[in-house]
Amino acid sequence: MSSHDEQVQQRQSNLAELEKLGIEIYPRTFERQHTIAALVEAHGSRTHDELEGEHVTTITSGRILAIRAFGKANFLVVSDGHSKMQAYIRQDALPELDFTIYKLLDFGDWVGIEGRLFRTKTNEFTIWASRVHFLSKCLVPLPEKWHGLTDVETRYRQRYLDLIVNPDSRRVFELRSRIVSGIREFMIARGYLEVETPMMQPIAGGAIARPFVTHHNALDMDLFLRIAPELYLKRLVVGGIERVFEINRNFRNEGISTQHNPEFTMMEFYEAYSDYHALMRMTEEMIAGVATQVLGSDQITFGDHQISLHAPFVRLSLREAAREAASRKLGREIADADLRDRDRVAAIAKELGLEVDPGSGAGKITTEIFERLCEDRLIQPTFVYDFPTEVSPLSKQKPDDLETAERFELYIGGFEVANAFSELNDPAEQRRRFEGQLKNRASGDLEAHAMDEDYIRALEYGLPPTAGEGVGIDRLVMLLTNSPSIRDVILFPLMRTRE
RNA sequence: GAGUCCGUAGCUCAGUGGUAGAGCAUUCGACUUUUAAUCGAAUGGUCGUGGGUUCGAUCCCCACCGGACUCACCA
Repeated sequence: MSSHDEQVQQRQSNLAELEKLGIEIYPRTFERQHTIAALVEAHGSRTHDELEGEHVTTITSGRILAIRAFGKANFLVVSDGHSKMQAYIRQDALPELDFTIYKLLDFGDWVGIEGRLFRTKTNEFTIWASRVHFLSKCLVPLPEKWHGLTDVETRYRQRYLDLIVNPDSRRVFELRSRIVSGIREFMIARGYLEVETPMMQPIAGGAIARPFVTHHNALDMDLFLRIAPELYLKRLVVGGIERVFEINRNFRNEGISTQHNPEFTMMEFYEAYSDYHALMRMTEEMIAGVATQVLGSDQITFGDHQISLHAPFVRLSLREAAREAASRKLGREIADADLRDRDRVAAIAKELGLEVDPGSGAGKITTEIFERLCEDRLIQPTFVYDFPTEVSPLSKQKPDDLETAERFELYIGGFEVANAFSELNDPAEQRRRFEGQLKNRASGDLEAHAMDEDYIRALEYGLPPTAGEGVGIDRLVMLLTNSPSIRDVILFPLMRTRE
C-alpha cells in the first residue's frame, strides 16, 4: 500500500474510533466565542502576569496545523485561516473522553478548544485546554509544514491546499479583497453608481478581442461572453447615469500567459463631462491612494524593480515613444511624419524586424512598433497617450488631428494596467468606424470590432461628452502584491482538465 | 501555434544504463511548557503514460498527457 493510502486509512480508522465514542463526527455547528484572530488581537500582546491576573476563558476553533506530543503534555497549533495560536493539551486538565478524542486527532482536522489563555515558559501565547471538541476530519494527508506546497500546478488546481499551508497565498487574496474594496470606495465617494451589465451579449463589443460563444436554448440564440462591458455602460450614460462603474469579469478567447487569463476582472467606469486628461489625474490619484490605503505606502517592490506610485505619473505620447525608440534602435532620426505615412512606417517596421500585415495602416503599424520596443520598458507608471485613431474605434479624435484619438493606456511594471479615452459620441462617425472594422473583419481580422446597430441607436439619442476607462484589477493586484504571474492573484486560474 | 525546461514516496528534494535515497509526514516506543520538539525503530515507490533501443531502462530515443518559462497571439 502506498504511503498516501496508508495515511488515508489511518485517518479513516481514527474517524471510525471517534464514531465509536458516540460523538457526532460531523457536528452541525459549533458555538465559538472568539476567533483565534480576535484572541490574538485582544490578548496576544499581554504578558504572562497580565494573563494570569485576567484569567480569560474562551471557546475557539480552527484547523490543526501541527501536533507536538509529549505523552501527557501536548501542543496543537490551530489556525482560523487568518491567525494561528497554540493549544496546550494536558491529560489531567481534560475530561477523559476529550483526551481520548485528542489522541485520535490528525494534522488537518478541525477542532474546537475551550480553555483559558496563558503564556508558556517559552513565552508562547497559548490556550490551556479544558475541553476538546471534534468538528471535522481531514481524511487526506496535507503537504508538510516546513516547505509548504511549492508545486505551482497543485497550488492552482487545489487552491485550498495552497491556502491551508501557504500564508503568503492567503495574504495575496486578502490584499486583493482590500484593493477591490478600496477602489469601490474611491468610486462611490466620487458619486459613481455601481451597476452590473450583461455578461452574455448578442454582439461582443467594446474591445478588440476574440470572444467565447455560447447558446441559449429557449431563444435558440447564440450569445457571446462579454469581452468588455463598455457599450452597455455608455448606454447607461445615455440614460442619464452620469457617473457609472462596474467591477466584473471579462472573457477573452485568447492565449494564456503570466499576464493573461481567459477570464479576468476589470473595473470599468464612465463619467460625463470628463475627458482623457481628467482621467489621467483621477487614475494616478486612485492607484496611489489605494496603494497607500492597502500597503501603507505608494512605494512598491515588483520583482527586481522599485516602483513609485506617487502621483503624478509620467506622460508620454505614443508616437513620441515609438519615434524615439525606433530612432535609437535604427541609429537615425525618425520623424513624426514617417510614422503617419503607411509605406514609410511599414518599411521602418520591417527594418525593426516586425511582420507587417498588408491590411494594417500606418496607425496600427506605429502601435505595433510601440508595443515591441517600448511596452516592457515602462516600469515606472507611465501614461502613454494619443493613440492612432485606426486602433481606437470607440475613441474620440483630437479636434486638430483626426488621425489621433484622445486615448491613453497606463503602463506599470512593463505591462498595461488601464486603458481610457474620451468617448466617441457622434453616431455618424461611430458608424463609419464600425464599417472600417468590418472591412478588417472581412479581410480575416478575427478581432475586428463588430457592427452594433443598437449601440449606434443609443448614441443617436445623445451621449454627452464623456470619458471612460477600464482598469485591469488582476494586474493591479499583481503589482501591489509583488506577484509575477496573474495566476497568483486569481484563486482558480483556468487549467486544462486532467483525465 | 513554435521553442526550451520539468514530472522520482502524501509534501520538499537528491540520484544512477545493473530493480531507488534523504528530511518532513505516517506507525510503534520514550518524554508533563514544546516551537521545523528531540531520541530510537518501522512502514511507505508502476521513478507521469505508452512504445522503442538494450542482456538489462527511472536514466538513452520516439510519441502522448500535464505543467513552467520564452516567443507568437493578445490594447
